Amino acid sequence: MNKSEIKVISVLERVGGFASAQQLHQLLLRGGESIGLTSVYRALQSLVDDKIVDQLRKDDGEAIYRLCGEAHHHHLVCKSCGSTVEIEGSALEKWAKAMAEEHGYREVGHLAEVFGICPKC
Amino acid sequence: MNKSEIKVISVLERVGGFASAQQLHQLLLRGGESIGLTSVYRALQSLVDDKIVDQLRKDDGEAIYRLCGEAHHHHLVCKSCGSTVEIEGSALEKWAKAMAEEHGYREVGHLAEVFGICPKC
DNA sequence: AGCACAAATGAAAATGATTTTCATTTTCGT
DNA sequence: ACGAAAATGAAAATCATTTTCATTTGTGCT
Ligand SMILES: [Zn+2]
Ligand SMILES: [Zn+2]
Ligand SMILES: [Zn+2]
Ligand SMILES: [Zn+2]
Repeated sequence: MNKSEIKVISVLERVGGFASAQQLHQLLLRGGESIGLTSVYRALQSLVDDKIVDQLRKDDGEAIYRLCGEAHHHHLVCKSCGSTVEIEGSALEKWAKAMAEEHGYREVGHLAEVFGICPKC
Repeated sequence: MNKSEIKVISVLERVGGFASAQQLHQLLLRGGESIGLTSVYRALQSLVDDKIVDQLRKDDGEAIYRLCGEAHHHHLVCKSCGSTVEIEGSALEKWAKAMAEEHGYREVGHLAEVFGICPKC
């Protein structure tokens, strides 16, 4: 655990969710830290290898990261105004796990989001 | 539906699964077709917009594509090799509907994807 | 402290997929 | 056939990420 990794973990804690390498780098600089983008990438890769950080891809292919410990949850998003509600996902978790086991997949994760028009809109 | 899109659809039919833009381009050239890489990308983007083709991302961020059946379904995707299985989603459908109703949302849709490491990898 | 060697750092260059530009070609309606 | 609009693709641009490599920092030993 070197200095860069500690800095990256601390900014991930502050963020409390997903962020890209470039966002994290900017946040660190703005927070007064001195760190190169290369080191941010290296630290993130190492933390992912050590399973301290989760990595996944946005639709545009950019990688986003979050601390593994962050509470896992899902959103109900309004297609019109963008307001979001955190929703309970135990049924979904069971489904994802069952589907993965049924096909022999390991190291399982999932993404799920529900869209609609909220009552206000 | 222009010539490029037709060529891309036909090669996707031949492939019968996921392939990257570059792979599809190579396959088309080897098959004797004359088409530029730019047109392959353009055709794929257009087909994705029209929901004729599914696009997703491998772990390394590269986009892979395949023809999409009309029926609504979900995927179990291997994070490592990109192989996918179509999975049964009735439990998920119920969950999404219940969550939306609980919060008074209308015109509900959802996105869900399960990922892991397949038995082969 | 002084020295040697390994690890860490980051600027700059390289990589590679994807997108954009733009000049040329093809298609289509009149 | 003529002109406008769409399609095409080569080359350049973009952009996240990785690699290189020279420099700095940390660590153990004398
Ligand atoms: Zn709304
Ligand atoms: Zn979940
Ligand atoms: Zn696999
Ligand atoms: Zn569904």
